[in-house]
Amino acid sequence: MTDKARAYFQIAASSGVPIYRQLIDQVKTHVATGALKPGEFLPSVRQVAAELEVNPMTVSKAYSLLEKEGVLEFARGQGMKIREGSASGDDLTKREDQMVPLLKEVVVKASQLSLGPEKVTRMLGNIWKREADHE
Amino acid sequence: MTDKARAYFQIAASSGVPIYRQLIDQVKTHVATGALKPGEFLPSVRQVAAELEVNPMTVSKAYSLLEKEGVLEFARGQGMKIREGSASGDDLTKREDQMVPLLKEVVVKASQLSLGPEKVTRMLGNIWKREADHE
Amino acid sequence: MTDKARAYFQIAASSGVPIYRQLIDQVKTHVATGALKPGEFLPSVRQVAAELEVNPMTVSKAYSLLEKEGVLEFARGQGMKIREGSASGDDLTKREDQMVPLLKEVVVKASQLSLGPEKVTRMLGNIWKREADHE
Amino acid sequence: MTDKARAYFQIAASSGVPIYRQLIDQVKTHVATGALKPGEFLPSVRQVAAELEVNPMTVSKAYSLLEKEGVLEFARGQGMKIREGSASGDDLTKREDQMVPLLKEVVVKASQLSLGPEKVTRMLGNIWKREADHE
DNA sequence: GTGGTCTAGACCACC
DNA sequence: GTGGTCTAGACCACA
Repeated sequence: MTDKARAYFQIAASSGVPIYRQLIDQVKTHVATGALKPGEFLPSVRQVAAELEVNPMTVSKAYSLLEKEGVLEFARGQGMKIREGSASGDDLTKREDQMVPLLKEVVVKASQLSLGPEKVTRMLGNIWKREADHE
Repeated sequence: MTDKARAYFQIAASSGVPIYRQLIDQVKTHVATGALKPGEFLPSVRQVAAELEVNPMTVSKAYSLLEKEGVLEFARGQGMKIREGSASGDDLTKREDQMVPLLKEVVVKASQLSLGPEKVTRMLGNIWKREADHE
Repeated sequence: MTDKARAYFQIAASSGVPIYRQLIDQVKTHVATGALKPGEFLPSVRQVAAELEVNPMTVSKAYSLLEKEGVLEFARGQGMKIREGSASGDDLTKREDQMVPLLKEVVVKASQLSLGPEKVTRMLGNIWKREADHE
Repeated sequence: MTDKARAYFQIAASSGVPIYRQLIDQVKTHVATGALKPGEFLPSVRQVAAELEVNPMTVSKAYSLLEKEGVLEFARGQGMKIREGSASGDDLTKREDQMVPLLKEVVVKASQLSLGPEKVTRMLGNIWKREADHE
C-alpha cells in the first residue's frame, strides 16, 4: 500500500485553491480520462491523509462531496469506490464540460480588456507552446 | 455628479469574488484600457459606497491596496487619483499581461484532461460566439 | 498559552502611529533579530486581539499586509507563519537596513538646522547614555 | 514680490509629513538659525499659497498654530511677523532642542534592533558623507 | 480551531 | 470635502 494516494493526487499546498477542491477535481479528472474506472476503489481517507500530509477531515470532506455528487459510492467496510453509473471509460463530452467554465471566464475577461478572439487564440497558442517546451 | 461610480464599477454581489477584489480588478482594467488616465480622480470612497450600496470600508480597502500597489496616488484632502507613472494611454501589452495567468490555467487544465490545443481553441471559439449572440 | 502575544508585541496606545503599523514593525523587527524564525507560527489574530485589547480586525489587517509584503505566509486553518524565504537567522544587514531611513531623516534635519556631524554625534551619544541610565 | 515664499519654504508634496507641519517646522528652523529675525514679516497667506500651490487654508492653519505657540505675532492689516520675544539671533540651544526628539527615536529603534551606539554612529557618518557627495 | 470579508457607525487628520 | 483608523459584531471558508 505504498504511495497509492500519491499516484492519484498531487496537491499544490499554497495555490490558493482549497485542498478539498483539488482532490475533488482530480478524482473527476481521473474518472473522465478513464484512469479510474467504475467499481474501482479509492485509497482510504487515512492513507491519502497520511501520504499527502493533509488533515483527514479534508480528505473526508472531498469524498463526501463526491458521494453527494454521485461520482463515488460508499461500500460499507471497504471504502469509497467509483460509482457504477459514473461516466464509463473515456468520456470526451464529460472532459470538455470541465473546460467550459474556465473558457467562459476567459471570454468575459477578454471582453473587459477589449481583446478579440483572434488575439486571445494567438496568445493561448503561444503559451501552450512555451509550456510544452518546458517539459 | 450622478452615477459617476456606477460608470466605473459594477459589482457582482455574490460571485464568490470579494467585493474589494472586484473593485481593484476593475480599476486596473480601466487603467489598462485607458478609460482612466493618469492624474484623473476616482469617485470618492463615500460616493462609490453610496451608489454601489456597499460599506465605505470595503471601498476604502480597495483604494488603499491599489495605492500600496502603486496604481493610485493619495492626494490629501482631495481624494485618490491615478498615479502619474501608471501605464499611460492604452497599453496593449499591459492588457495582454492581465490575460496570461488565466490562459495558463487553461493550458494546465486542458493537459490534465488530455485535451489538445486545437480542440480547446475550437471550444473557445464556440463559447465566444454563443456569448456574442446573447448580447 | 499564556501571554504569548504580549511576549511579541507591545503597543503604545496613543503614539500617533497606527496600531496595525506598530504590529507590522514589530513583526519585522523580530524576524530581523531572529526572535521569530521562518516556519514559526505567530499567535492567532484572536489571541493577540484579546491580550492587547484591540480589535481583531486591526490585528488581521497587520497580518494581511505582512502577507502581501511576503513576510508572513498563510497556512489555511492553522494560522500565520513566518515565510520560509524570509530573512533566516539573525541578519545584521537587514537590521541595519531598517535603521537607514531614520538616519537619513537625522541628516536632513541637521542640515536644515546647520548642525554638523560632530555635534549631532555628540548629542546622540549623550541621549544614548541618558536613556541607558534610566533603565 | 516674486518668489518671496519659495525663498522660505520648500514643501515635499508627498513625503507623508502634512504640509502645514512642514511649514511650521520650516518657520521655526528659520527663526532658530536667524534667517528670520524678530519683527520681520512673513509672506502673506495668499502669496505663500499661490507660489507653493497649496490651499490657503493650509497656510493659514500653519500661521495660526505658530501664533498660538508664540512664534508669530499678528500685526493687523500688515500680516504675520516674527514675535519680538522669539529666540533672538542664532540660538544654538534652540536648534539642538529641535534635534532631540528625532535622536531619541534613533536610540529606541536601535535598541529594538540590538544595534550598539558605535555601529549606529558609524552608519550615520556613512550616510552623512554619501548625502554630502550627492550635492 | 484558523483567517477573510463585510457591515454599521464613530472619530481623526488633512485640505 | 477627502481618506485613515478603529471598534463591535456577524458570517463564511478552510483544516
